[in-house]
Amino acid sequence: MSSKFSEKSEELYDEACDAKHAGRPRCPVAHRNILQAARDLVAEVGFAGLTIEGVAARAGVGKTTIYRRWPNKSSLVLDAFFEDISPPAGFADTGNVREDIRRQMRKLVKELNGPTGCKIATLLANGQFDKDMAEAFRARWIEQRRAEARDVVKRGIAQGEIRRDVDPDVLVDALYGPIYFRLLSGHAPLTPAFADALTDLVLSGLDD
Amino acid sequence: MSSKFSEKSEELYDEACDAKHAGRPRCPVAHRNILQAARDLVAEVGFAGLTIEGVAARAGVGKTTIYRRWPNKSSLVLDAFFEDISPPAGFADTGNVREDIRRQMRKLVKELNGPTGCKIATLLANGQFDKDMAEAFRARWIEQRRAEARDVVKRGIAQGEIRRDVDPDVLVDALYGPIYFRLLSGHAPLTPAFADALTDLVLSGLDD
DNA sequence: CAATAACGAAACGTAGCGTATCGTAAATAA
DNA sequence: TTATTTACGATACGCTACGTTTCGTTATTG
Repeated sequence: MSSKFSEKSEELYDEACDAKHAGRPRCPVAHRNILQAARDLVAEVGFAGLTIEGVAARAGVGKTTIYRRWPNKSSLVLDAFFEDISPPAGFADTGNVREDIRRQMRKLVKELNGPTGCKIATLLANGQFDKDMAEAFRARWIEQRRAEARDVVKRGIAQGEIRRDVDPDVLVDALYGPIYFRLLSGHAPLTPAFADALTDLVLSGLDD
Repeated sequence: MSSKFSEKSEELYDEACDAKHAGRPRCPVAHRNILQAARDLVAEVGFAGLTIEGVAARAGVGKTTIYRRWPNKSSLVLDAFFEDISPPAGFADTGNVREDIRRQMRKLVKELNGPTGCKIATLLANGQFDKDMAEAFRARWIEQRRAEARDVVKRGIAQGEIRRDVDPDVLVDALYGPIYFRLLSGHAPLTPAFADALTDLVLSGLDD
């Protein structure tokens, strides 16, 4: 574990607050306030506009307190974000895998159209400039969702709804990739109609 | 034309060098040196690590000269990049649209695997923090390529290789989206095998 | 030769980063 | 109780890079 990010924000908190040692313990209220302030400010001014000093001011803590707990801005924002959003997508299980996928795609588009989409785009973009950030984002957002989707695809193959020779990884990318691409490039809107058309297009011809 | 970016870098150059006015003209050598230095430095230290002062030093010009010609870092890097890379993809025309697409997909993957891919990822990411940058990137990279691909798809529809009810925009996104997504997220490598598998998967079931 | 405009060098004000110092507050340990 | 340890907020600091301004110089037009 060489990442400068904690896997979960609690770890970082517990690590310091486990109270095995003497001395004043870290204030849990400050912890919460900092993360909340970070969330608010990312929503208000975006990642680029967010400053540690701003977070400190809004959270009512000293800048020092933040640097005592997080090594830098990226790590703070990441923790703030995932404390809120981490629970993965959640596919339905109607018995019809194609229908499950269709619903999930609509749900994802809807989610990415809101503030979550803004944050995801920001984190993904920031990953280009920060390797640890990229890795943490992959582990905590992308891979969790890909794994879930892959399982659904495998279920589809097992049930005979999807051809056996389809590579689940490629299919999952074919479904999700265009959505994230639109999210990032903004060349066309993320509409439910797009989700449907994309799902139909990708799934057509994959019958067993 | 409200963008702070010139559509083509020559415009910006000519605009000032058209020499209709009195006074010393802008030095074209400096222009070239600046763009070259910017290209070199982006490759060496990345967009985030690039500084205007660094470009000026390497180009052997004053910082002022750069600010006289470009309003900011983004705009300079964008011009530097597109002076080098702008010519769009170039589809083959074998008569078989599916084959044309397949070849194009392999070519794109190969290109994005190299330094161009690094630059594209950087520009796309930076677009999240800079609206003008995002728009310029869409106009000068994405839309040019999308338009070309859309035409090929339409040709495929006209020739009866692709179903008439397929939306060319959606199909183009289905092909390209996953590639750019992998480029940005890095969750899986951009291999020729992926290009082939993706193309097959997306095009299967779209027969007329 | 006068007017104009770009040139490089340098200094400037601003912003935000991440660090260091300090006196104070809250916990444990003797 | 008292000493020790650690976090706290405030403040100051050094640093980097931005984008601007000033200034004396150089090149071009008329």
